[in-house]
Amino acid sequence: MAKFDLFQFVPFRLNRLAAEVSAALSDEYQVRYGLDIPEWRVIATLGFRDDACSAQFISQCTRTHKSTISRAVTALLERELIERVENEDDRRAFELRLSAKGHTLYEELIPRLLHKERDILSCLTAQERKDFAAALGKIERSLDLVQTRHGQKAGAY
Amino acid sequence: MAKFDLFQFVPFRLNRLAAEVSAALSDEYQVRYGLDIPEWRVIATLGFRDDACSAQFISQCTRTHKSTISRAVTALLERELIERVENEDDRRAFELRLSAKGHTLYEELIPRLLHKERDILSCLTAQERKDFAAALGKIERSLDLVQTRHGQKAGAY
DNA sequence: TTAAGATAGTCTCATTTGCAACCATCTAAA
DNA sequence: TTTAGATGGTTGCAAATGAGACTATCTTAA
Repeated sequence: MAKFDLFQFVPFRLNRLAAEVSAALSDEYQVRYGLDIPEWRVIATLGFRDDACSAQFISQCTRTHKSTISRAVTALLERELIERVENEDDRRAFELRLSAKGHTLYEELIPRLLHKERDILSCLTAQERKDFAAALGKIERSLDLVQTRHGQKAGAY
Repeated sequence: MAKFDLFQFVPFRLNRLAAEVSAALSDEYQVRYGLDIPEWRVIATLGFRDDACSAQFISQCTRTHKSTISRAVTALLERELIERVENEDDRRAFELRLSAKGHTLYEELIPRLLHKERDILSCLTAQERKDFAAALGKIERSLDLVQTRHGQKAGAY
């Protein structure tokens, strides 16, 4: 049998790297703004999209369990960082969007996070960064992790 | 402000990808062998190293909390997949190694996992895979995630 | 020696998380 | 219509996890 090297094993490396990178970022949103990871994901998704979206949508595109998103939404509503309005078309669902307060937080937080990301990737050349991102994209697509250009993941919502 | 795109944000993508890849692999070690992630990490580390090692060592190089490793070790001892002997030189620590049974499991499991890994990376060309692994390595080193060639992370153990 | 501090490992506790049951609502087909 | 099944969201519960206290042991230096 080919000798197995855990430290060359990509799934393991991805896990370890993701954990480490998350820890580096959490200084920004956790310590400074008191957001946990699910809460940050809700903020990030809402801030990214101009129009409102449902909890279900956030759950799907961040690959976070719906109960986790539900709890994050509750917490953010209490802190008045997001707003929730009934959906006319479907009264099971709610439309979520950032409040003014939430938008301010978002605008403050984003540059900090982008800066951290740049830091982390600064060990790569511009070309390497590009190739790395492209490789991530290929793997994501092959695992069906991404939406199509119509903003919908095939068959998912 | 430059528009922020969560789906282009590398930390987020790493998290999502790592979760998805882990889920794909867990079919192998979880469903088939009843191992959870920490248990698999212990097995993998012990199988990878020819000589015995301590729980502390496993904890450090897999970046898993020592209490989590401790629980995994207990469970694996109960299932007799690993063995634990006192360390002559340091009676706080134990030497851990795979049992014969554990080694059999390891030998069975590894090819399956390598196959899954190949599947996941099969969307990349050979060159892209090489570059991707190299980029991971660079980031890991810049985050101080890797051991030196002497098997020790600088200053860590 | 002895004492102070570091380290290996275990255990308890609080937090986080996923699962699954549940309710309300929607959709589709009879 | 009515009914069966799907879907959005919430909640209770149990499992997993990390933090940190704790014991035992080791190391270093006075």
